Amino acid sequence: MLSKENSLTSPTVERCGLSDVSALHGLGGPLLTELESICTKATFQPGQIVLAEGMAPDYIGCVRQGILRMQKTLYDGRQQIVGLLVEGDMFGHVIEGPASFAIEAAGETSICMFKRKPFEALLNRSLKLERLLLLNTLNELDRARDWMVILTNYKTSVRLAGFLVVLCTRYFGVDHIMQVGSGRLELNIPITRVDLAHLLGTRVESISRAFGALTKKGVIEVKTPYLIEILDIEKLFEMAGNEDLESVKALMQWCQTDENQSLQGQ
Amino acid sequence: MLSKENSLTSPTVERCGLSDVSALHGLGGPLLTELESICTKATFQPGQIVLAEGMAPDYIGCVRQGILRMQKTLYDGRQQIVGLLVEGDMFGHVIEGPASFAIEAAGETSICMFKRKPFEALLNRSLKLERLLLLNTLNELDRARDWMVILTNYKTSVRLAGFLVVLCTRYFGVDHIMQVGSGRLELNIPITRVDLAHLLGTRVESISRAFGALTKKGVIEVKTPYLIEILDIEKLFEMAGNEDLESVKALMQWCQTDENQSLQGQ
DNA sequence: CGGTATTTTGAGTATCGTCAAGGCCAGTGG
DNA sequence: CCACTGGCCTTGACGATACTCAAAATACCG
Repeated sequence: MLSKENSLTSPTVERCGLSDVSALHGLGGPLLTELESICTKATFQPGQIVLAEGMAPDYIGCVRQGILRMQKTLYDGRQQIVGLLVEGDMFGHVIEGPASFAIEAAGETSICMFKRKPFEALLNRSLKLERLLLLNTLNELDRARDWMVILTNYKTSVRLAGFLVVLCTRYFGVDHIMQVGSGRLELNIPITRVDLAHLLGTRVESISRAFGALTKKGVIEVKTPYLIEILDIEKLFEMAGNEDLESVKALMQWCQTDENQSLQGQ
Repeated sequence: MLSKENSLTSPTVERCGLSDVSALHGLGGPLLTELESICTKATFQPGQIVLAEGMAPDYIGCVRQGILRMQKTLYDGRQQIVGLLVEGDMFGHVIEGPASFAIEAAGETSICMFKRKPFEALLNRSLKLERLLLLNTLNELDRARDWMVILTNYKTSVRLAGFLVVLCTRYFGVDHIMQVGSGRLELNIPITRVDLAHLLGTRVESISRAFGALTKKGVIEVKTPYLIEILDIEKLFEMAGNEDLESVKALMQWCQTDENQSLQGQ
């Protein structure tokens, strides 16, 4: 039962390069160099705790690869995930104060860690860095509120549809989550059913039935628990209450383009 | 049915002073003066739209009095409230871009409006102002995630308890929401049952039954739809899954103190 | 006092939570 | 190679809770 044990065993640590972190684009070379000088890379195994709840971390983190979950453990032991962190996301209170949520690895992940003190010093000197953080935070706030709208749906299948739409749009291009081939549109579900239940505020069984419901409606096909094919993306977006048809069309067009390229390759 | 009509009729406009806005404390006199020079005050009636969804506002707002709701209208006409704005809260994308959510007055409210252009100019010149905004935003992000945890409860009565706890803690001291007298602890519910349903992701009927459930458990007593008395605040916090007993104790102590003062006044 | 909006209550249906059982898959050891 | 084991996912049955529609009760306001 405790195979996915929450251990604090020391992760692997090494040096890291930051030039390919999208969140830090626009900072300019010198600043990046300075950031690199206070940065170390670490990797975590599934279930390892990256940052415990209530601890004031001595570093700011930035996800390089893999997926982390930001979660809170309730008084009765239930866990609630308030968000997933993917490639490029930053975490750890940028300014100060204890963390309200724990950060755990949902799979094998690697992150960059900036030592707090020098990071804050840098922040006090660089307008660009501070502005970057502000924009980042505002963006996260917006996404958090969008996620609230998804969470407040009565039917689990609708919440699941919302999650899948988020995978298609926000997590587009991250970690091979989305794959397109010969007219097919496939999604890699990056977390277990249990995590999905904690994320959508329900139970594993309901998640399972929700996948079943979407399948019955012809929206998706569950190939393996972690690989589904989207059969009708328009209906999926519609179910999720997402009227932003532009993103659907852009997505479909992108698929088409890719498909064409695949065909050309034949 | 449309008495609470969403109208865009022009609100009352006048000059405003900022010295008593808690969110702006620590800015220093000169900065405050500059802010005041680009600031106008406006008042809105219940139901009036302060900022429409998808519009890029030409001002940044700051609530002075009353309550606003931040909401999204779904494709099927359902409305979802993602947060309430009270005294001191700021809104309107600080940097740029269209608003993802509409802002509407939930009651009679007055706000400060800063013209965007000069505000951004000021932001570019003042480290303090930018830092203030960053801290503010980080704080809001934390609150948004706490709210998510409340929203993902199965039972409506638990979500309602969570909301009442938020009223007791976060909105403590705002707009006479909380009143203490002769050992009694009374809460003014600042929004209608419909808004409460939209906020908690459920229907009006369920909200009504949730109040009934809390009453049956002896946690509260509904005096009028907008005024309830808290009979057992400890149980209320426990129901909401809030193990932060310190805040409860502080709250109760505060009540006690106030009660003593009341008794002394006799 | 009357009229309207809001809130509450009731009855029937749908969905979810819970508990239990079964199936699938990978890893292990014989 | 096969059986066994443990973890994860799925399915089924039943009680609990929420949604829907309808109607009654209450509060609000002129």
